[in-house]
Amino acid sequence: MGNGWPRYRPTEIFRCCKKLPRCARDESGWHRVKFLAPERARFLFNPIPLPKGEEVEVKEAEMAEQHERYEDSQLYRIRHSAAHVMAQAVLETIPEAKYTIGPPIENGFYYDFDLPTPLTEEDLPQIEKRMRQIIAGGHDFEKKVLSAEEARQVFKDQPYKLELIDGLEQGGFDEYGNPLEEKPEISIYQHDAFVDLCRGPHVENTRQINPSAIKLMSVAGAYWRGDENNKMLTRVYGTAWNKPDELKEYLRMLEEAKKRDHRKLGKDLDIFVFDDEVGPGLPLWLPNGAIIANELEVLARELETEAGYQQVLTPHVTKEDLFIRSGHLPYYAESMYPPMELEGVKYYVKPMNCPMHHKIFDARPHSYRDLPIRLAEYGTCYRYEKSGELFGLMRVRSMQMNDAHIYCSEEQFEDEFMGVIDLYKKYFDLFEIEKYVMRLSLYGKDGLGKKYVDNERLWLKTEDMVRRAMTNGNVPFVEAQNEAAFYGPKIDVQIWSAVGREFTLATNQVDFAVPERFNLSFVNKNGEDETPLCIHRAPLSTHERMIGFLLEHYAGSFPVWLSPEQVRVIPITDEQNEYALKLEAQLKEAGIRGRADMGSERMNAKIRNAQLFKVPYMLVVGNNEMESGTVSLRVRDGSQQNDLQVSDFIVRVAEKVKTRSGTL
RNA sequence: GCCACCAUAGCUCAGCUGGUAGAGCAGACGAUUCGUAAUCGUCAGGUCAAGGGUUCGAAUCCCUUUGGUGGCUCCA
Repeated sequence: MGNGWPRYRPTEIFRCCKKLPRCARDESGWHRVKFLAPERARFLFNPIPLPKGEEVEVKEAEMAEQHERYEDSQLYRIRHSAAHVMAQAVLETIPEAKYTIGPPIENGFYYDFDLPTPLTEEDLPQIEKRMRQIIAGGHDFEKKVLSAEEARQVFKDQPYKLELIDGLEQGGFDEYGNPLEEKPEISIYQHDAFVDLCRGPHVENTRQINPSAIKLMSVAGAYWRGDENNKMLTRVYGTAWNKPDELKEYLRMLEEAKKRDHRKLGKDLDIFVFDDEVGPGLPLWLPNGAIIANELEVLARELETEAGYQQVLTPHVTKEDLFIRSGHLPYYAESMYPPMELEGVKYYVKPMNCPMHHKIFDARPHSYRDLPIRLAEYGTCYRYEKSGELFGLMRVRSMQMNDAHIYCSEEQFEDEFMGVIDLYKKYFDLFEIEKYVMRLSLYGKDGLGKKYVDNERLWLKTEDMVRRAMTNGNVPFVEAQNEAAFYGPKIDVQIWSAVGREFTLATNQVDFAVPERFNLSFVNKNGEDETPLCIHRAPLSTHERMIGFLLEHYAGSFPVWLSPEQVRVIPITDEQNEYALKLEAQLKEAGIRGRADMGSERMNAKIRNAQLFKVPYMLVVGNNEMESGTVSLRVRDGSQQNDLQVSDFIVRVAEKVKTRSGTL
């Protein structure tokens, strides 16, 4: 403790961390914590930062308690019960429907159906109306514990329920097909004419659901048991709250989130566009976006040079043989663009930079004295993401990575690995990212030889090295089974944008496999050849995802150093045009991005435009300023400062830029 | 990739049950010269995503394709 990492209460992690492994996920979409060893059960999550000096060690039991608390809440029961009521309404509408599962989730609930005919969102108001009638009926929820045989009788026409009963009876599996530790009892809940296989809990009577605090949100497809090899079911999402006001507030928040959506802001602020003729998932960076990307790159180069990295450059296209050797083709082929053939040789566009970096490492012999060698490249990679997975800038097919590979000996591993984690922290401090979770992604036994390099001994060894490094460094993390890279375990950083959107940003991966496949070696102290370890890392992720995140994080109001336009000069009448142009030139001279607004609108309109464009500083100049050689500064936050010397203003901006300050 | 939905001017959207396109903002031009979030006027802008079909007639109905949205799966 006391190592510089912030300490936080772990109150809401379960509610937000969808990305934890499914085996840890319970019915509510929350996550059990029992898979965490107590000494590792420390989260970096935190709606509420603790007062200075106070330190908290979160115990497994404590977190389980947090978890229980929600499950026992009345709201949880309301949502769970609303799901049943909805299922009843849907089954009345479509009697042939087969029903599957319908748990409460964050903000609401859903129910999955296997329907003979598609359901659309136009059907929702009708179902909602029927739900309100059922609620008004004042039906009691009654629980009954049954034997497996009795349950099969009740659900004899419901194949999905029968499958669930089988799982429960064997005591092996829950409704998601995940292993259970104890053999659960089999119970049903009934209200009105609707009976469901369910462990509860529910409200006592349908009247306890406020009919004005529920709303059906959307229809979506979802695979049975979350497995894409299974049938696609129809999922109806709903939201439910204690009171109508809470529902209203929730809907308002969704509206707010839309305004912060990076796709909208990217359009409004001229950051990037997608063009159908260019292709899906292939963003075009407009000049404003390119400025942000360049600033990030300058930042990364600075920190990386300081940390002893060397820059390298590699081609976009490479012969097939290289990717066969690297293992990308055996393990990663479906994420790669198909090959192009030239003079009888196949070439691939690179999905990652590592094979080329390995070749650079191998281009010269190395002594242990050279290590660690840290090769960095801001290289553009291409991955063939499935069409339905593309999402704005967050998930694209062409991406510029903040990539580097560190080659080191086993003894150096811990220092190097933790050096990368320290780099994360620098970035998070700089961007004021407070809410994140480090996730140690481990291999899965079933994937050996398919998804993962087939060497279990090395997996276990490497995973342990990472675990030890994180524990020694006192960095909180959670573990996720079956989510590693094909060549080794990794630490991914889970973050949440201001919109509440969750995704993986930084990554730090250990590679115990590929250096060997490339015959990489260095001469150790004993004069023997030794294979180095390789750490793949991308603290800033990709330009695309990082900028997408930052757009939402800052709601488009970037700190000065990242703002595409830092200053706008606004002459009040065109009498001051010349003065405004002179100011523009002075700003340019000082390396500040700014321009004078020479349009014919009135000053008020110009201010409004600059404000909507989220320019941090406006310099309003009229006759007074022109005569005294000063400016009137209007800051993006609405504050104002008159009679400011131009030189003072320039010093202020330069200082903000130099320190990459988050304040204006 | 899968399920559902959507696609009208640069942007945001209107166009009822089929009769062959409309507004605001942005843009251009002109007028206005104004003290901290929208000055006025004029003009120009669209093979209604693409292709096929039904029809005397399609932005509107049907099919296919492309792109997007909400999810599922996957992921930096």
